[in-house]
Amino acid sequence: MSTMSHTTEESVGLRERKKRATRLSLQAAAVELIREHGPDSVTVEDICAQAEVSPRTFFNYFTCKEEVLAPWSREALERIPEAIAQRPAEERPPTAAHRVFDVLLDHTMRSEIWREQIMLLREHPVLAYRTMSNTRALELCLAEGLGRRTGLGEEDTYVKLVAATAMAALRVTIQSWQESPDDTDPRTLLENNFARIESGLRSPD
Amino acid sequence: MSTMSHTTEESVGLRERKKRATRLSLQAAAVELIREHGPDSVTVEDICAQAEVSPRTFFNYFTCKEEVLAPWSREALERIPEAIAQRPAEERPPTAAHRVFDVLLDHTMRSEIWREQIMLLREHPVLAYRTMSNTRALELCLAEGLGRRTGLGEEDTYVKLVAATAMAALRVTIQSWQESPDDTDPRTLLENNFARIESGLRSPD
DNA sequence: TGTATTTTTACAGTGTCTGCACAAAAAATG
DNA sequence: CATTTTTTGTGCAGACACTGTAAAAATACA
Repeated sequence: MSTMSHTTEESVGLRERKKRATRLSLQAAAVELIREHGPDSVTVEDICAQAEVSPRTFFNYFTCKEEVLAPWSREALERIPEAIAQRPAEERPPTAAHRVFDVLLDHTMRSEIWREQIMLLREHPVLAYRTMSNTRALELCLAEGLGRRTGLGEEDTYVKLVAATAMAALRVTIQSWQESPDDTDPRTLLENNFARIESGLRSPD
Repeated sequence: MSTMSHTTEESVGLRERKKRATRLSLQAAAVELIREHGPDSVTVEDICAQAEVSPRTFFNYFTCKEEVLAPWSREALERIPEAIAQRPAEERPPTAAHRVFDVLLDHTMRSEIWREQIMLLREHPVLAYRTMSNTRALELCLAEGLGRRTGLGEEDTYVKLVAATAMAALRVTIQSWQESPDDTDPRTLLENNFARIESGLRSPD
């Protein structure tokens, strides 16, 4: 907040900065309150009181209550298609998806609030169902990139299958990562899961 | 309705029959009204008026409005784990899942209302997010069966990965089936997708 | 400083969903 | 058949999620 010399874009105005602050403040308030009191007894009004904005403002930022916990930011999603398309030409589609997930994890993992969001979604599955549009958006970005990459287009069945399977791998990876010791590198787990998929899901011996 | 000599269980009481009728009636009313007027302008009250039950009764059958469109019945789900476990011992886990999905599709496809539910969920993605717990339940049943089958348990990462990947295949299959000519057999599409997965998602040439 | 644009807020209203008490229906019992 | 017990349906009151609208506040810009 106080230091500003290392922001990604120096030319970001006050309005944009305040909007980001408000969004982050609502996310932080939601995480804190839900962690403490559970998802059912926390209302939008409570979250807004903690974040010091009006309840109506909440719905200017999020389409529903649970979206405040959506784990993938809009900025991260927007970079996915191009990142997939730009992977080296010799990589097969699942590998390209794998590498982009590596970067995505490496980037989002740094965010303190991301860990807490992910943890809450795991502890309270009912919250996860409402953030599914965010997960689905990631899958669509993936399909878009793979469609461009292969020249098959994002409507191709093979493309959609790879995207859906990659999401399955990511989901299972994050889940086992949460059940692992604190120093586990999720990229190792992701590596294992993609290796299993690329070997046709043969039984582990 | 009128013939009753070929019901699965002759000993089903009046209470159970009425419950099934009420559930079906609510599902049919919801499908009809939403198809006609769109999901946003149909209220639970409308659905109940059409089905001739009180609004309060609706929520005795479904936990939320959209659950009335959940495509997998409780009965079908309950049979999954045992069906997986009973597949021939030489089948590898993905194949076992594939075969059980074949049976599941063959069975549920006969239901007229199932096609309509699936179509509505595809046309209005916002409805799909609320029925996700039903989809998730299918994945958990799958994992339970695979866990018993392999002796690894349903918490094993390989088991969870196979279950999640199989769900990806099923989802993509149903989607392409809906975009195919009317006489397309979904089991052929499912066959293709599982073949791709078992070959490690190699690019189609 | 004044004006245009964007964001926040208050307010009123609709619809989802829940708990509860009670009525109605079905099943079990003698 | 009359009875008790259990299950299911309903009416009601209320909390909360979410939306449209219009005014107020903050920001951008000249």
